[in-house]
Amino acid sequence: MTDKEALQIHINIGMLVGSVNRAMTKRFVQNAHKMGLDISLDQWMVLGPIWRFEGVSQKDIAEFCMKDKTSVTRIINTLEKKNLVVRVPDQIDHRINRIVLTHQGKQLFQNVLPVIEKTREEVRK
Amino acid sequence: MTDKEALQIHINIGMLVGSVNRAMTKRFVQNAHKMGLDISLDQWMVLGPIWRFEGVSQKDIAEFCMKDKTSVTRIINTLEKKNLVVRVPDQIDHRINRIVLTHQGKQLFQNVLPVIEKTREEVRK
DNA sequence: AAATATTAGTTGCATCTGCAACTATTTTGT
DNA sequence: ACAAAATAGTTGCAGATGCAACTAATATTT
Repeated sequence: MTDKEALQIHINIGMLVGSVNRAMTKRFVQNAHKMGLDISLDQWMVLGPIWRFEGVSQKDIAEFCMKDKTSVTRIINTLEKKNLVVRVPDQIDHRINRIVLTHQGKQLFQNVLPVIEKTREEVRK
Repeated sequence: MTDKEALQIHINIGMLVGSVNRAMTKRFVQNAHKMGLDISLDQWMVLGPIWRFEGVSQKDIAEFCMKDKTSVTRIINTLEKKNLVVRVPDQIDHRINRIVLTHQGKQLFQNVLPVIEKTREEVRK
């Protein structure tokens, strides 16, 4: 019985957290899409620290977003493909990439803000 | 300012939920791996209803796990590859697959229970 | 009974995830 | 100064995700 209860509780926590996560992501992408914006929630989350800390390193982005550095690498790949950010190698420490928003990136950022607001409203329910 | 606050809050909710989710998943897989068990949290979550409702349909699994039917299809693919479950076509309604645990699947299930318990303990902190 | 709608499941596509192994570049320890 | 350790980032691999489009089978409508 104890085992079954444990299972029950664990499954519930896992499922709840997972499905809340999926629901939020889904809703955000849908809202963004309605506004004609092509961006995922994870791409957005990475954009956040780049906006606030111009020239932030990938490592710091990973820390800020609580993501794996691998994920950050790849999300920045796609952001770069979309011409939203650029990698600028640090002049002093050649291991570091400084990530900078392009003009397009800054524009997109502004456009997404209302979507965030809308999604937040919806999530509160 | 309002926009910035909204952003802040949204990012925090998204990041929190996302990172809790990732942390739990990670921890579970690590614990399972330590016990020599090769299973992911999502595979486990799908196994749950199959254990409880022998011959459950994929649709019902999806509902129970709050996952997309697409995800369920694919997770069951991998579970079948691992010989943990089998798809048995329903004799009456030929659209439905009845999913059944193999002997191996039942054994794995029993072995994973303590991992669940352990992970649950750790998550509570 | 025939046409239409619904349902269960699958597949292609693009995205995200962690891990382990790898390169290249500092930093540290002796 | 030089070897060893730490750090930043990338890549290959396997697994998950949602969406849209698709097949096959059952249920409904007319």
